[in-house]
Amino acid sequence: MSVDEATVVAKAGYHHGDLKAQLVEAVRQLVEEKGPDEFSIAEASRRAGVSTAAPYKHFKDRHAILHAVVLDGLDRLADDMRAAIADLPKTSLERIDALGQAYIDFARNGPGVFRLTFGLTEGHDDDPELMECGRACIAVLLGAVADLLDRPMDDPEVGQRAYLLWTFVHGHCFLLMDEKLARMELRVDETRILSQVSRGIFGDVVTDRASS
Amino acid sequence: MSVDEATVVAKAGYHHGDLKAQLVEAVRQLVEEKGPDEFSIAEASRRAGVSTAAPYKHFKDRHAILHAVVLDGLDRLADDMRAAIADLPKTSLERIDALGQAYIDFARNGPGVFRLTFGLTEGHDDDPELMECGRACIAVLLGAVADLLDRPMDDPEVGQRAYLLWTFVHGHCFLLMDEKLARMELRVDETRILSQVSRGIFGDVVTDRASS
DNA sequence: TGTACATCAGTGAACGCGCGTTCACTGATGTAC
DNA sequence: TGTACATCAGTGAACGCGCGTTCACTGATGTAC
Repeated sequence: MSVDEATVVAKAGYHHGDLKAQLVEAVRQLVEEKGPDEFSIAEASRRAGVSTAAPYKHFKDRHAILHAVVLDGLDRLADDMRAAIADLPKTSLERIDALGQAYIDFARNGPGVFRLTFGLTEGHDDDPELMECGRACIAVLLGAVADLLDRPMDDPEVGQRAYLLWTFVHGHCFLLMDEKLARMELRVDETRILSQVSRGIFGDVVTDRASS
Repeated sequence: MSVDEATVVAKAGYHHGDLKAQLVEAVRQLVEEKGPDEFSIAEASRRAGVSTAAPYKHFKDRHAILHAVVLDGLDRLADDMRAAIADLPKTSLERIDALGQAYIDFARNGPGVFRLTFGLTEGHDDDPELMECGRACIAVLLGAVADLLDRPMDDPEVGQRAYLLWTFVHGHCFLLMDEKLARMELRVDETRILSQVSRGIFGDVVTDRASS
């Protein structure tokens, strides 16, 4: 191990290491394991291996730490969505499907954070930082729809159709998490229904290549 | 005031009155005012004008009282949905729109309870009583779709289309409560978009009478 | 109708608990000379 | 390179708080005879 390497580690690991990020991760885990309303700073501290006072060096209070978790989630969501459509042709319906699927997968893989972000009391979302992150996600959606329709992002038609798509995947995510589908004793194929929906919303502007 | 009247009042108001119902109502109000995760039995007791121990004569614990609030909500939702479609012809798209609108209105008028019912941790919904109430709501939806398609309620086609409709209104409700529409700076007409959706889902089986 | 008893809804005081937050502190790291 | 000082991340003990829940109780209502 070279001296430089040690220095880098030391710099990255000042005192504890990157406690701030580690706390966010601990809270994220707790939210997933116990639900969005069952976490506590005390437990997150324990999990990160520090005293219960340590978090207050990095976060103003309880809300600030939840805030950071949501922010982190929205960031990952936007990344996932961007990655999902990056390699697909701008005028294909598959691109819309991939976008929706990324959203659904995000909710499925982290239902706790998804609920924390969208299912909680409205109290905390006046925050400018959160608004900006939310807008970034919406921008990916609007961008993809604008590409498909070949219209500007602020065109009302783009907004309307984007909203329809969002509404569907969003509702599906919540029903999915509640296992409402299973309880309806319904076998619905997610991929199939998603492409059905995208065809319903955008079918008039895109010639479908799939024959079946 | 006649003796009989006094007796009736006395009978209706045994000791406190119908404390059980009053507690449920107090919790409902608190959930609406402060959010689903901010209520406490202590505060509900105060609001109902009884000691903090009184609720335990009627409910096993904290969860039981929340449970009762959700149950009450689902009951009202099913009633609202049934009332909305009662007077409309069984084969009209308007009937589907009315059903969706009832669901949306329910969420708008009681976002706290709506979130409590659908947006919370999955912990409490294995309960048979809740399952039954949920099924009753679903039955109204499936019934209406079955009527429209003139197929049996357990037909997969009925389930699929019902699920599409549910998914849309459900997602719309959550985005509505988060005021996501306002933040997208989108002016979407709810009635119009709902009828657009219902036409999208059922347009192939119903001849639309509206010309515009 | 009147009396004796059973029931049970609501009381009020108390408990233990875990939480969020504060505080003076320690000691490792970074920096100026 | 070495020393003196400033910074600041993390400590650990303590606090006040409101909560959920329990308990022995009271007193109003219902019921049997």
